Amino acid sequence: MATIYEVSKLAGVSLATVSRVMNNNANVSDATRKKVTLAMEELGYRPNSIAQSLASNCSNSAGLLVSELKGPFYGPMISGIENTLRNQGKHVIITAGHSDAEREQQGIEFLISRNCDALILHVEAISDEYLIKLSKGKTPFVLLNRYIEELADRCIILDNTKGGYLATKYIIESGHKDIAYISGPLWKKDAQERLNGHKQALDEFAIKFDENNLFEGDFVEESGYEGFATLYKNNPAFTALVCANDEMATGAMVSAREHGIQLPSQLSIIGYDNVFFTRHVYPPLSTINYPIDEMGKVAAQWVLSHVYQKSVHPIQTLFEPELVIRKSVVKPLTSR
Amino acid sequence: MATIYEVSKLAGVSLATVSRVMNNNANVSDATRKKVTLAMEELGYRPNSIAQSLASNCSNSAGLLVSELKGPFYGPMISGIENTLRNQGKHVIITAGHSDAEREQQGIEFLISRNCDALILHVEAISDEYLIKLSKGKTPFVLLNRYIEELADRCIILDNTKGGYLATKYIIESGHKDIAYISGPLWKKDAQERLNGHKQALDEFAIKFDENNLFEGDFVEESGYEGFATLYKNNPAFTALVCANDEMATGAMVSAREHGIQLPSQLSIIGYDNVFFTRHVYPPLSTINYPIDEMGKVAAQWVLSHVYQKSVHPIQTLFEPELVIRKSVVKPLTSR
DNA sequence: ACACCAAATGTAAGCGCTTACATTTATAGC
DNA sequence: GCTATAAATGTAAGCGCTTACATTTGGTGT
Repeated sequence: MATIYEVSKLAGVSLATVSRVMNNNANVSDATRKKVTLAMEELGYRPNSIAQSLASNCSNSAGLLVSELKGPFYGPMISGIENTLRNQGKHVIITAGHSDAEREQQGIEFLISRNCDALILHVEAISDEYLIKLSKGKTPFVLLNRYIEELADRCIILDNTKGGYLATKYIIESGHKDIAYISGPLWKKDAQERLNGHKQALDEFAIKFDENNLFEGDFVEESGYEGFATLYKNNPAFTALVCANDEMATGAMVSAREHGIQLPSQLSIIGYDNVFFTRHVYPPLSTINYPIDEMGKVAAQWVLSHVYQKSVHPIQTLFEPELVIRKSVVKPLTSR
Repeated sequence: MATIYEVSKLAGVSLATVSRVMNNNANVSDATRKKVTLAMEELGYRPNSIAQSLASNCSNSAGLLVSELKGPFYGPMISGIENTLRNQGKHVIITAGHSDAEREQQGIEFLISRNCDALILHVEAISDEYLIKLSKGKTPFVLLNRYIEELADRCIILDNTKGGYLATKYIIESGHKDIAYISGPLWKKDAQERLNGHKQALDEFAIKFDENNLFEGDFVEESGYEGFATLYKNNPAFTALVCANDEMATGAMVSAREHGIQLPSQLSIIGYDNVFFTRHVYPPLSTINYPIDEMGKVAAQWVLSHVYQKSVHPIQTLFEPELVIRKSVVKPLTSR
């Protein structure tokens, strides 16, 4: 591999000049610029990005930590981030935290040790304190789907409460009164908020919340499956089920069917996230849209603007959920 | 940030010795090893991985190029790879090629310019010639889901033909004779192979292949949707539909239902890949298992063993598809 | 023709490590 | 105790760039 040194020799200029044309920086005359460019081409020169990083103290890489690399939710987020960053010649180093405090911390340290210029973090388990402390460090970061007051300007979030409210309101307005709920793990703030939104809607329509109608799942399908079974045993009378995410909703759907329940006529179900497969389940699942790809893009732009001084539209940090109506919610039958 | 220099000063040894204990390399006495370790801890020393890379000419990173970062197929693959590599302290730089020759090439060059020690490539559009030429270069790579004879030992593949055969055989043995097929884009080898397997099964049971029963899709749901509609217009009599992947199968399912067809009683459908959501569509989709996570893991191990000299079980390059029976295939009605 | 200044270019000191080689120290055989 | 040998440690030269600073060049105005 040709080095900058060989280029400089071929072009008959100094190292510094070659470097200047590479970073098309300062004042280089057109003549020498051309000479250098030619020499580069002739040698098939590619700058060594490692050496650049060491000398410039900038690795041109952003670290991305997500809970899972698989699953329908993270894919679009990762995709949005990678795309935006790569368009600016930055690369993304990716790793997973698995919703576990220790592994999240390891992931962060791993990324920092990799000299990332910035971090994009989708962390769930790690404490606010840790993140606040981290914010004093030298590696800047944005938070996706997490709000910490002290770090508000770098939190890119969805109004989860509102989404929860919207879902349940829609269910109620469709005529349901006996409504079950499968939540996410309630130590997660977003799960809490979604549930709060649910309760808020219930309140508004003077329906009282019944603990028997609540099952705490953990955002994966299996827990939706179990959740339905448990709820149904407690109270076979509910006519609608709201789930804190789409995966649990689909899990609940298969369980419901195994209980001989007709969907959607005998049971209305609504999910949350608007993950791509919701259109394909049967009946197509009504849900709440979570613009995660868009939010990923914004996170990447935050990095671009705060770390690489690229100018960028003002950054939106609060996103609004939206009701997506498909076919899984209908008017309740008078009786089952 | 503390550097190796400060550690050496505190520990009262030379740079080289510190470096040695870091790479717990050569002969260092226990006493000095302890001194150094202590000094490191006291300073909270973290080696600068960029400097290490420059000096050692090894970036400890693998580049991963996949067609898409989102979608149900790639997630598990990425996850398997990242996991395996990260456990050995290697990181993965990820980018997408979007099944486009030019973008795939750009991706590869991008990754190489990032000094990846090795590449894991899931490329579809780029030519065999390019890859063969690339193999002469200094960055080693493995190929996922692609077979090139000259590069056979670094191709990790599924027996796609066999999978295609298995799917159709199962359909036939379930009693179907009029069978439609939605293929992937036929310029892709795996799409071809799956179709060949289909034809092979047809042959074996002396059913003649009818061009009217073939629709060329492109592996995404929309094309499954269109595919069904087109096929149905040509020949409303087929009783089974085999699809070259699960996404098209689900697309076809929604279209079928929109045509008023009862599933599975009036139409049996089988997919391919065994993507996670196949269990949740209705009826649960029978399909062919593609152990993509496992294959990703193997690709990562290839890198570990060929590039980082980690010993590893012998590497399996040919994987076998398996029939997964769920509920979307039943005996045909005598008539629709 | 001269001084003056900006633009263009060159010089060389790092960036924080690894590693070949040189040197010192310990171990053992006699 | 002395040498031969191995083990432990140190020295210093890079790795391929960037960049502060120094130097040269070429225009201007007078």
